Amino acid sequence: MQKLFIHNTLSRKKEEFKPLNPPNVGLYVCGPTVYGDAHLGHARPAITFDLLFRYLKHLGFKVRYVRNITDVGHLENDSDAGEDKIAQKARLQQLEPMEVVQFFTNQYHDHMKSLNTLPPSIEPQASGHIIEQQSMVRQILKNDFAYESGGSVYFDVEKYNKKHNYGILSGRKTDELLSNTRQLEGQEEKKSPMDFAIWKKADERHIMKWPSEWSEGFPGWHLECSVMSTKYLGEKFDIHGGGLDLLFPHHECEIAQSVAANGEEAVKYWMHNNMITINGQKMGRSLGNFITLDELFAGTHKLLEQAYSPMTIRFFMLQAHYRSTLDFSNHALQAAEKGLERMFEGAKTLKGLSHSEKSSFNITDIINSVYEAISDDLNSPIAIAKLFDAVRYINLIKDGKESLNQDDLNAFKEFFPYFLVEILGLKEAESSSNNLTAELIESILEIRQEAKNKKDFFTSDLIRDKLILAGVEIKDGKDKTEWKFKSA
RNA sequence: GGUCGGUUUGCCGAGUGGCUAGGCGCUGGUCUGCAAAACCAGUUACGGCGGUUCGAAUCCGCCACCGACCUCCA
Repeated sequence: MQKLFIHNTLSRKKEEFKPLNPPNVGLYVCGPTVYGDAHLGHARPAITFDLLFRYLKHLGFKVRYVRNITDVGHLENDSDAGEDKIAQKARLQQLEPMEVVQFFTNQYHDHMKSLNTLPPSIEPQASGHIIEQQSMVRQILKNDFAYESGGSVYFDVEKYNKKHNYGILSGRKTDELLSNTRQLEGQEEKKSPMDFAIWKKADERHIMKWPSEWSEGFPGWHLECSVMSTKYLGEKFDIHGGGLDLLFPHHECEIAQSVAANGEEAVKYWMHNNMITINGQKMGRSLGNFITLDELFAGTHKLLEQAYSPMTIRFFMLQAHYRSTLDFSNHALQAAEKGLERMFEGAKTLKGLSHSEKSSFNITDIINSVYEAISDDLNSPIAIAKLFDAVRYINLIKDGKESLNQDDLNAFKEFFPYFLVEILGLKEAESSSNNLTAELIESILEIRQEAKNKKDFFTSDLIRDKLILAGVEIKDGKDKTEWKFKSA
């Protein structure tokens, strides 16, 4: 089996991936907070970890992929005294909180499907795990790493740091954190500004709240991931992924909570995808510079020169390494669109190739280089570059300038679409055409051919112009005329 | 201010000591009634200044600029 190396944020190095309980692999990824439209930034972790999920399965692992839906616990303001984000939005729109949750969850699912990401094995909701979260609060209290104050329960970072290492993931030091912490309102209840809520008392305006021995309230944001990952993957599991912006404080707090409750770190490999930038700046909800996936697919945002298909978006992301920032621009997206088309054309051409007596180049080397790339910390840009090399060979074989024997060609024909579709998750959009449309176009093209045969180029050009206006692209080949719908 | 990361050819984006990344664009060519498309070929860059080395985009030092996190954020 090909060895897989992944970059572990904990060690800041590439490490060989060795599952705790082979052949099973536990993968947890921080999912969306469902209170607003999903934007381009949300697509990145989804695609990054979809690639990981697909590749792990390809390697023969039995993967349980858990991705949560955050539907409670996010706070609107700086301090933990803020209002639950979902509750506030609900009040503004006169909707039930769970109605908002359902709406954006459905929308997220639709988008993820169009990006061709596989659904996770389990998609737990935070609101469905209040009991478990309360139980973890009790456990942390019992182990004396938290304290109750004014109906809320706070994690005692200083006390924790005396026995363990708060900052093990992010590289932060508690004294630095202290000197840099802003003075915020509503912090009086905490012993230290570093402390974070694991249970928060709700004020009377708060809609989403649950009873507990401490107060009517709701669990702290960081708690849900600790609880749900433990519940479905065990106290120790293989991979935890998420956006780089969650590294601190979210993931640091998760580690602290797990250690405080269970005595040991839960995660073996931490993986973080980098940000999408726009004009060199992070795309983020709070910065207001984000482009939603709806806008992208429809081309409606003012920065967009055209619509971009979900597959273009996926390919665009895969052409950059997941740990690098990726800058959005129309130019880059258009380049991705054309490149992807070239890739699909290559796949189509490959299908129709026939073999020769002997091979003029080594296809096994190319295939191996693709797998080597993807095994090296999911280096999809290198893998794609190798696939483009393969496309060049496909076209050269078609032109009779290179050749493959039967075995080699069969291996090529098996490998190429498999890797493209099953591993990279790139598939051509289903054509909107049906048989009737296709037959009609074929008929029209036959008439055009008749005109061409009679050298009636006025008529043949007229037909071509009309078809182009209708969105049908004409490609006159040597023997026959090919056509396709112009990509939207 | 602290911590971490980045600066690659027209654009996007890989690459960690010697050997063409790749895509888009551009230029040339093939095919074609023309066009379009497609295909083939060409397109050698690594922020600045020093250092290490036979040899550096790649290692070290300094400087400049950009960004992320430190507060909700994928």
